Amino acid sequence: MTNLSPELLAYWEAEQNRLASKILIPSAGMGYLPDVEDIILVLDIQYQGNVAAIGGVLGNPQGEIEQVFTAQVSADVPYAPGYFCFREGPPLLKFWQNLTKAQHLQPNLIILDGHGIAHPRKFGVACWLGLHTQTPCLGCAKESLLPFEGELPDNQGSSLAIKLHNEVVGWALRTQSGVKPIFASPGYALSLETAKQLIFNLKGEYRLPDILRLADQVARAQAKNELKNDWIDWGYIS
DNA sequence: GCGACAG
DNA sequence: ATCTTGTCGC
Repeated sequence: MTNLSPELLAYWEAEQNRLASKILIPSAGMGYLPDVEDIILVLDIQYQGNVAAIGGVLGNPQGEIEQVFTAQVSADVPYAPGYFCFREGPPLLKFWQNLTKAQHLQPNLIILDGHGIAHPRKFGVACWLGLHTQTPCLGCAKESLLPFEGELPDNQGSSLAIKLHNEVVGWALRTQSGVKPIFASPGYALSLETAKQLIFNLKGEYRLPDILRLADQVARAQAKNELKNDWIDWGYIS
């Protein structure tokens, strides 16, 4: 990976701190609460050089799949741990704009690969996208960025709080017995409790809920030009 | 000083 | 995330 200048990292850090102050995470029972009628959008990206191959899956709050979209967007910004939002945010926002404007769709909640406030400066990519779309957004990652203490029981449905400066900012969640946990945190307009409940309510038999796995598969297929017929492909969008 | 570090 | 072969197991 290209070494990023200390000046850029300092700027990004200041940006995250500035934007983080605009994020208000609601308390339990407040903010976004799932309704059976709601539309959930799950997003994932695979990279092929400087092109982002995006999979977007629409479903309901139980994680049942309804429709699949995919596209390619240019990705100019390099990745740096802790600054993921500046790389992955803009391509996702482009995808969102296409979905909402061109397709006239308005999902009630976004779920994406990465963190929300479970981040050193409480500003993961789920915060970035939630702010820019003004839509409730939940981050769900396969690795934690913050260290956490305590033991997560092996049984399905157990959870362990992830804390930053003694404040709960996310969860390690055991989605299946005997498999590694996944890590969920709210990014925008939903509570920690709702974030946890949403993930546990998503249908699936594997470590990752089905709808998240599908978003991953679609992005992968887009990157390799192996799309399925019932997926709606926008091709390259700018 | 060195390594680790969401995707 | 990506570069990559075979291999073990259901």
